[in-house]
Amino acid sequence: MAKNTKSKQKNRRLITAALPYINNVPHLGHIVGSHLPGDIFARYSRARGYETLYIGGTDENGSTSEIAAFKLNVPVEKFSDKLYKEHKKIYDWFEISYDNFSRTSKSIHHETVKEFFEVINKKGFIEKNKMKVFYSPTENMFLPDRYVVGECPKCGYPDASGDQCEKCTSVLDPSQLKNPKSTISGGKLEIRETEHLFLKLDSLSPKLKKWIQSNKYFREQVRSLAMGWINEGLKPRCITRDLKHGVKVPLKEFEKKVFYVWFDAPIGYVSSTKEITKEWEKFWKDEKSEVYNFLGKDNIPFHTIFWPGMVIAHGEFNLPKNVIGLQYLNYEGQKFSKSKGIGVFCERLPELKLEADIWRHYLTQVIPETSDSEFRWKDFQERVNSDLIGNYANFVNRVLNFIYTKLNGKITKPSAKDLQDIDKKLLKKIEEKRKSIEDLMEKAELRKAYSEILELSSEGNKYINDSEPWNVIKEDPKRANNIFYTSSFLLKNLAILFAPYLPKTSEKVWKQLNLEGSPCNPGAWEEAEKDFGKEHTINKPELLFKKIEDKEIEEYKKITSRGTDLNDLFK
RNA sequence: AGCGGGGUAGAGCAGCCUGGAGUGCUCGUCGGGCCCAUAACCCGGAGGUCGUGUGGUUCAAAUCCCACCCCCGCUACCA
Repeated sequence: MAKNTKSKQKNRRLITAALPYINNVPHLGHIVGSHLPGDIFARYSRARGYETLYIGGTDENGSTSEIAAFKLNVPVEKFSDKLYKEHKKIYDWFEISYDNFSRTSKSIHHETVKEFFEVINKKGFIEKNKMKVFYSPTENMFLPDRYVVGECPKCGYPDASGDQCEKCTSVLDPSQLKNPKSTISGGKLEIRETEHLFLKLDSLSPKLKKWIQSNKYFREQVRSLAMGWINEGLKPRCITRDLKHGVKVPLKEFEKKVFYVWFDAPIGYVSSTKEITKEWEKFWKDEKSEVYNFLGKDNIPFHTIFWPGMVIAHGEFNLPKNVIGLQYLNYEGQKFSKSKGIGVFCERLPELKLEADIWRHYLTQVIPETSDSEFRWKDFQERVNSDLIGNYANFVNRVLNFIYTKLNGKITKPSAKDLQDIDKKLLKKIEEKRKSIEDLMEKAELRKAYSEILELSSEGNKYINDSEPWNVIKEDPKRANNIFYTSSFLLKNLAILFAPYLPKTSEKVWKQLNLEGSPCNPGAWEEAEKDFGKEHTINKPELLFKKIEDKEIEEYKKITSRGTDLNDLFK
């Protein structure tokens, strides 16, 4: 008990999921690679009594959305509005519990970025420098290197990209390309020299290094990737772009430029916090607040080097306590690809009539925590039918059903002397498991924690098998009651432990158990230690899930492999 | 080519960081139990020289180090 109060007053948590670009509709890889793990951790944190905010939003600035809109021939604003809605709809469907899901196109964000910039500029961490950039007269805009191809100066290959020729593999500088052209329009490009602003990452390097090395929460991959950057030597990083769309740079000679999207996007975490609470500074600047970032592996350098560098330069914000870099999810041995129809595209999921919790259950088990993982339909079906239904849902049902039909829906608290060894052993197991699950959760080891919970559920099935209440009840109804009082206690614990992963299911179990409140409420974790009192009546049990049949899988596969064509969205 | 990940029972994985008898999970398979539960649940068996080196370190290696082989991903709008 003392432990709980301690953790309660200890900290508050600000949890973020990387802001998705909105140049496309998200697929399962996006869900499993940041939003879902962030959500589980956020839900857990709330349940443990931490004052928690889970923050997200769409990243709408930069060339990506500008070019996507250009290709569709719609105004950027219209494009962004539509895609924001598509994103939001999907995250809501998955029960992602964002406290705020904002947009970097909002004015509050633009203001926040400018303020942030002004502070680090005043502190001397910004410098000016000239840069050569491709300009496309056809599109009337400057183009990032990745939209540029040209003739390789070494082998003459006509479609060499700016950094490397894929034919002869020689490493190139974009300015070496002959006849550079735009990959969007095919139009010819010019090189123009313009002045840009740079963040002096080099001077921040010692502090970054110290922070990375001293952070004991980072997973090995995150640390080694970050240290790789440090060891290579950090260079000043350009933070401005010649684009129309984005946050305008608040300096006289730079009025026509915007901030590079990677400068403004992480500040989106701050502006999104600001948008929902006046007390936002408490979450960002108070030493009792912890920041956790969930993101895909491509984002690791930005969250371990670039953004922390900005934070150090600014001087007032907390550095992340943990940066949880997730690897990628593949699909049946292949890469997700919308154009090839390979993958599961989220906007189709509501059509399948499978609850979000079914997906959350499976996706949790394939969160790419340590290495790339695999979505397989057969695996999906198997994990749902055996773990979720055969193990957990079956335990729920056999307990509640027995109480409802054989004990008149009532359980009575056994006196301590009536507890047998087998009961005590189970109670002890619950206690132990809860502790080890807490430890894993604190380290954001979500997969491991989940399999511990499933194991505890399996213990429940074992307990019932071993104590044979269906026989016992004939001779000793009181003993049968005791068995089910204990089983129900486990059930209640399971509902709480599962709640961050399977929120709707836990609520259903809670209701069937006829308990007050919700296992998803802040602080719900503490309920786990309370029993049902002297006497308790449960509600009529109902089945939680239906097993997935082979032929359903075939159908689902077909439906979900069709991603939305952006052209159709704007017809 | 560079960078990253991986090679553990018929399949898919965990274990490796922090060395301690091949331990575990899901499925399949064989046998048994049970009949409260969604043909669910429980118990037991068979099945592995932990990619290769008759390499190194160690009392002890799946785990640490070295060399080699093989797979996959990224480097190209898409976490």
